[in-house]
Amino acid sequence: MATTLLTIGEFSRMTHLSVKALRHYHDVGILEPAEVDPHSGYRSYGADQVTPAQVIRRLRDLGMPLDSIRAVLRAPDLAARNREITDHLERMERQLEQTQAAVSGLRALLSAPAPRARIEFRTIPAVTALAVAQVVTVADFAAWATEVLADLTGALTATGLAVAGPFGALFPGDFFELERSEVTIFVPVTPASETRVSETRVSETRGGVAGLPAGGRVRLTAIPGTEAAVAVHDGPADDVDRTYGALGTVVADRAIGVDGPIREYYPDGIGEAGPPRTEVCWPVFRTAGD
Amino acid sequence: MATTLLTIGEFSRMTHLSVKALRHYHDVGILEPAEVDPHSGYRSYGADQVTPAQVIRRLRDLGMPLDSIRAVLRAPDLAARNREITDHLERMERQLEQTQAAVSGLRALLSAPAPRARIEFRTIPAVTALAVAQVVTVADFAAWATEVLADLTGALTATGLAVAGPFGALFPGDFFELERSEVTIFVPVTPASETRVSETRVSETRGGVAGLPAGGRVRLTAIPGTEAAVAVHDGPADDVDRTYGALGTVVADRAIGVDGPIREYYPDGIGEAGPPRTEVCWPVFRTAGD
DNA sequence: TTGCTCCTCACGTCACGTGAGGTGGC
DNA sequence: TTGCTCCTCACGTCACGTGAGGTGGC
Repeated sequence: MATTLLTIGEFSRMTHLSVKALRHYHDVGILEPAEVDPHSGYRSYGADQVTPAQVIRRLRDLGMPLDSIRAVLRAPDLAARNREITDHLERMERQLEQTQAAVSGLRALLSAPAPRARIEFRTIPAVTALAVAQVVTVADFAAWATEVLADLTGALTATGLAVAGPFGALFPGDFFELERSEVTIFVPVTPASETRVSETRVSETRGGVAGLPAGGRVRLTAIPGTEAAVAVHDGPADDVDRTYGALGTVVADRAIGVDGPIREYYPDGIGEAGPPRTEVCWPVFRTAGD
Repeated sequence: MATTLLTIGEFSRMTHLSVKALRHYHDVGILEPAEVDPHSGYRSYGADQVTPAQVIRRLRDLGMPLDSIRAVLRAPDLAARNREITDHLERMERQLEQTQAAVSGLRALLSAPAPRARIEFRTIPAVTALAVAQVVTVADFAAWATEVLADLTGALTATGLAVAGPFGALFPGDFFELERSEVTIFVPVTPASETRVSETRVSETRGGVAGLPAGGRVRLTAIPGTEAAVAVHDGPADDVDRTYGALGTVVADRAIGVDGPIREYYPDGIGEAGPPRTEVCWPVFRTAGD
C-alpha cells in the first residue's frame, strides 16, 4: 500500500520545518525522503513521515544536537531511546543551574565591591595521598569530581588508611588557559607502617598498595609541598573566580609568583549540603616582608 | 599610579577565561588589554580589568551574545545597562517556556497516537476586516501577534465598528517554508452603513476610515473567501503542528489542495487564560465526495 | 642555551540561513 | 509559455577551539 507522497513544500507546511532544514536533515541522514527523483532530484515525503518530523522538531526545540537526535531515532528499543532523551534533559538541567548561578553571581558582582580577600601565606608540607589524576575540561570538571570523590572514599575504606587532611585538588596553570589539562584530586593519608615508604618509593610503587584495585584509577601518590598565598572562598563554586582574581592581584602586587599548580582545599568536606568553603592556594616564593 | 600589569596567562588564571577567549575579546573590542607591546604583540592586562572580565564571564554564562555584552559594558548609565540585561533575561525566559512546551509536547507525541483530526469542509465567505499585515518570522510571531491584538482591539474601540466574527490570521505557504513571510491578523467587522463599501472600494480606500489613525498599521481590508478543510486544534500553540500534519495528510489523501494562504481562527478569543482553541483552515477545491 | 610563554594566521565546529544561478512540472 | 517550485553549490553566522609555525623573554 503506497502511502501518499508529498512535495517538500507541502511537507514543510505540515510539519512547520523549513525547506532548508528538511534538506539539511536529508543531507545528514536524519530524515530521508521516501523517494528522490533520480532525474530532477525532487524529494518526496510520505505522510507517515510527519510524526517522525514532529519528533525531530521537538527535540530540536529542546536544543538537542542532530547527532543525538539520530541516536534517538535509531535507538534499538524504548530503553535506549529514553536514555538518550533523559541524558539530554539532564544536560539541560545542569545548564539551567549554571544560568541561575550566573544570574545571582552577576547580581552580587554588580552590587557588591570586589571582595578584599583576606590572604595568608602558608607553607604546605608534602604529603602522601590517595589520588586520581586525569585530563579533564573545565566543563566536565564538576561531574568528574563527583565520581572521583566516590572512588577516593571507596579507596579509603578498602585500604583502611587514615585520613590526614582535607580533600584537595591540583590545577596546572593551563587548565584555566586552555580549559583542559591533567587535574589531580587527592586526600592525604597516614600510611600504615608496613606500607610507609619514602616519597620516592611511593612514586615508584604507584598502585602497589594492599586494598587498591589494580585496574582502578586511584593511586597512592606523593603530593609535593609548596609555599602559597591562600584565600578562602565562601560561596558558590561558580563564583570562585572572584577569589582567584583577588588572590592573583595580591600575589602580583606583593609577592613573587612561582611555577606549580594552583591548588584548592575543601576543609568542610564535600557534600550536597550547600556550597563548601574552598581554600585557594597560589604558589609563591616568600620574601621577608610577608 | 600605574596599576599592576599581568600577562595574558596570569590574567587567564585569575579570571578563568581561556587565553583564546581573551584574545577573541580583544579582537572584537570587548576587553582591550591595558597595553600591547608594539614589537612583540604581547598583551598586558591591568589588575583593574579583573572585575570587568568577571562580568563578561557571567554574561557569557547567561548565553548573552558578545554584541549585547559590548552594549552592556558601554552603556552610558545604569538604566541602559539594566535594560540590556533584563531584555536578555526575558529572551531566556521565553526560551525556557519553549523548552518546557517541547518537553510536554514530546511526551504527548511519544505516548499518544497521532490525533485523527476531525475534519470538516467549510465555505468561508469573504469579509471586511480590520487587519494588520506585516512581514514577520516564525520566531517573532508570538510577540508580534500580542502587539497586533492590542492594536486591533484599540481600533475596534476607536472606529466603533461591530465585530462580525472571531479573530483570524492568514499565513502564506512560504511563512512555514522560509520561516518568514507577510502574515495578516484580522478581525471581521460589520462596516457602519456610511462606511460600507464594495470589496474593491475597501481595497482602494485603505486607511480612509473614521477613527483609524492615519499613521497606524491597522487597515480596513477585504479578506477573501475560500473553501477549506478545517480541523480544530485544542492545546498549546507549540503543538499546533500536529494538527497541521493530520489536516495536511487528509487533504493530500482525499481532496485537492489549492493555492492561497493557510488561515487560523481563534473562536474563543485570545486571552491569557490557557491555550485557546485554534481552527486551522487548509484551502481546498471541493469535490462531490466531500 | 633551553624551555616556556606568547604571537599570528588559517581552518573547523554546529545547524542551518542566504543568496546565486539554474531546471522541472503543470 | 509563464510562473512557481524545486534543485545544487558556495558562503555566512557565532564564539571561540584546534593546530601549525614561529618568536620573545628569562
